[in-house]
Amino acid sequence: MIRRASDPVFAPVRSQTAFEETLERLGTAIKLGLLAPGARLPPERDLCAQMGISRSTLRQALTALVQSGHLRAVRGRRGGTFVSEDLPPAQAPTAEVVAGWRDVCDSRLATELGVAVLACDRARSEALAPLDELVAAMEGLLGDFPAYRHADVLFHIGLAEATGSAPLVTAMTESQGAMSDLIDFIPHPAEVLSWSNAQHARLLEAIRDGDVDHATRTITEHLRGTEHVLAGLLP
Amino acid sequence: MIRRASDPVFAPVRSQTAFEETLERLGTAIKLGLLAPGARLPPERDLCAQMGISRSTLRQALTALVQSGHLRAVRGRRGGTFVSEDLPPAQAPTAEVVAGWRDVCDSRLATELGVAVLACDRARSEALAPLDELVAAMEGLLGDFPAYRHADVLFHIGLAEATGSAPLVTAMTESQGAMSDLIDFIPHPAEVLSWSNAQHARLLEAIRDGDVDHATRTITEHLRGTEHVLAGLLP
DNA sequence: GGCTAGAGGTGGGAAGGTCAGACCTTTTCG
DNA sequence: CGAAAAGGTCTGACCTTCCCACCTCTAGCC
Repeated sequence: MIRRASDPVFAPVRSQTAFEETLERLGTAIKLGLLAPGARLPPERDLCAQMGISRSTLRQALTALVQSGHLRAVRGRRGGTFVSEDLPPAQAPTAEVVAGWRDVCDSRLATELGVAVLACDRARSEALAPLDELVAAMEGLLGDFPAYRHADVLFHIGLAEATGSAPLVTAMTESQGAMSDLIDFIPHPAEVLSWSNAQHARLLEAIRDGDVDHATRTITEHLRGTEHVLAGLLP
Repeated sequence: MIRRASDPVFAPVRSQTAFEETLERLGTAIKLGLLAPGARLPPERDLCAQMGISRSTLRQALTALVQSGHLRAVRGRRGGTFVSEDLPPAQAPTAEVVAGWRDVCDSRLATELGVAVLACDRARSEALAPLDELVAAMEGLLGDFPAYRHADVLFHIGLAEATGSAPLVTAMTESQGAMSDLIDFIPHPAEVLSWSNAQHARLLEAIRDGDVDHATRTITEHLRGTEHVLAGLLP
């Protein structure tokens, strides 16, 4: 037992640098649509203070994103750094991302379960109202996967925000980013999306009723669906 | 919505250095008893390769732990680095740890829920047998909180291992480390521990039956107990 | 037209973290 | 005694991060 328990203790240490973490955070925020196309980022001098890094480090990340076409930098007064209006096409998932898809799903399951349970006794109905609207809007997007997926991301992150737990919001954002790398490349027929969205509605209902069992069952099924699709299409 | 969603995107970036992460990992492993007193660590040259860092970086961490009294270094053939037989007393939690206790509990809830649900359909009974023994052993430790707590940590991490998900084992280890900073300093009467251990047994039973609802309810109650104690004692 | 404010753009140097490797010291075993 | 195995020490190179001073561009105002 002790022997096996020290395995993870001695596992490889790989700390992201500040540059890598910044690039990752901004990049996924753009890809997930958390930063809408055309949106203007805060001035570099403000942003680096906000993120607690030096301006040069921030600029390394911004420059990389400008070169990859995700951002557009405009000089002069009324200038700024803007999210590109037409984003570059998503890249196919790397081999290592594909290899770790089960781990990604497991971590996501934990986050979603935690959010669902906490939402049951913390979420205020004011916070849930916008999520109802999202679900309704998604009904009209069943034929447009990118738009549906964008709303889907906002739904899951919005739910995490409704719990009031900052670490869970962060975890959810990371999960959604990791999932997008996988699922943006697999087919999603309208019927599947429709069924998936019905689960969103059921989940909200369960949360409103404070019905923890129903909420956990619903979210588990919801994720199981994605998992089965991935299991079928990835080796 | 977009406005609020970018809050976490621009949150402070704080990348741990390799040294800090190594120190943290080894330190908590020792404090949690994952590395038993008297245990010998692998030789530095092997360990640094295993952890993917240079020997100098590893030695920074080891030196710090030797100076704090957690490790003991012995030179010469048949030498090595050993976990101290009598560890230094635990430090009282810092103000920032106390301030973030609710976040710690929320993250832990997510991890424990994920583990419980995954264990229900993945855990093999061979993997659960040692956990039964732990629960039985803990019945005899109700009057000795440090010993009970050690077994408790092994139980929760062991359950995570039974899911076969490496990220959940890591998350669970981190959670337990963070929790120990909080709960090692509050009173735990034998009755509370007894009730807590009964929940361990019920949880194992639910997992064996593949009863997800029962498992999630049990683990939620189990954590709720700790949370209420903390809520009562911390500001 | 020219000036100014506010935005991004550039370069250099200081400080510190990380690494690879060679080498030293201590201890034990054959 | 000498080889082996462990921790202990040192050095030089490289990368990251940070801070600072200064430059360039553009909209809007006089």
